[in-house]
Amino acid sequence: MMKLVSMAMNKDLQPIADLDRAIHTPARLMILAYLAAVDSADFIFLMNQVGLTRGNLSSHLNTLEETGYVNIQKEFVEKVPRTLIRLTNEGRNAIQNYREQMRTIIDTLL
Amino acid sequence: MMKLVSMAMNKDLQPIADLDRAIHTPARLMILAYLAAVDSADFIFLMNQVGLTRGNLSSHLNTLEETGYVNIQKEFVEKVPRTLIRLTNEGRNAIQNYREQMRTIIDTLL
DNA sequence: CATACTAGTTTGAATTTAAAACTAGTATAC
DNA sequence: GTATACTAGTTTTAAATTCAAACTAGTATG
Repeated sequence: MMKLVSMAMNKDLQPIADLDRAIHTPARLMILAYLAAVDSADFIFLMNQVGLTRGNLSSHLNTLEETGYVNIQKEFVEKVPRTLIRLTNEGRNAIQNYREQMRTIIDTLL
Repeated sequence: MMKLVSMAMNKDLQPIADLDRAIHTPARLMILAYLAAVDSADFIFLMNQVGLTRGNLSSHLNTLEETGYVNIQKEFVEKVPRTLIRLTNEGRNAIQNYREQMRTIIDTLL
């Protein structure tokens, strides 16, 4: 993994080094942006909204679940499996934090 | 590479899918943020500012040069090689564009 | 001319991302 | 009841990206 801090590094660039990679990746940023708006979505609908393949979406949801940003709930509706994805409070806070960091970056660093 | 557009994709998420990957990567975002401020820097100084190893910085500069965002100029100063890196106009425009896209994203999508 | 710098580049390993192939279950046709 | 074909995911494998170790080219010093 990238070294996030360095003795020699300019303090000003620290907000960029600190960016949350679990959120920053465009595919996951789309997933989270969507979830932030609707709070909960099912797998297939989310797939169509964000334009990822099933395999790819499954992997990204996995990393988001591992970081604790989403909660995944499987259930059967009329005998058909249905996966509900929703943002956790931790995920919501992380998004808020990312927004603030990114705002600082584009306002003061770029 | 990621599919950037999809028939089924929600139009609102398009700005995220459109993010310029050459800029978005934190290591390169740091390099560009620094160059945007100083306009020109030498290799070693840039390395210390952004906290990357020489090899890593060399690679990222290579991709930035290939995308046309930086110009790399080698010269000898007192027999010592010196690499000057500077933003191109194209690079400056790309940063400006990235800022605006990112501002839209954090203001309206997250 | 050997040893040790300095300033980078190249190469190869590790990580991440994407999609193909696979799995488990339902429904329909024969 | 057993093929065939869905649907909804997951796992695996391939491709791309990122990172740093090893290498290169040149200077300086003993």
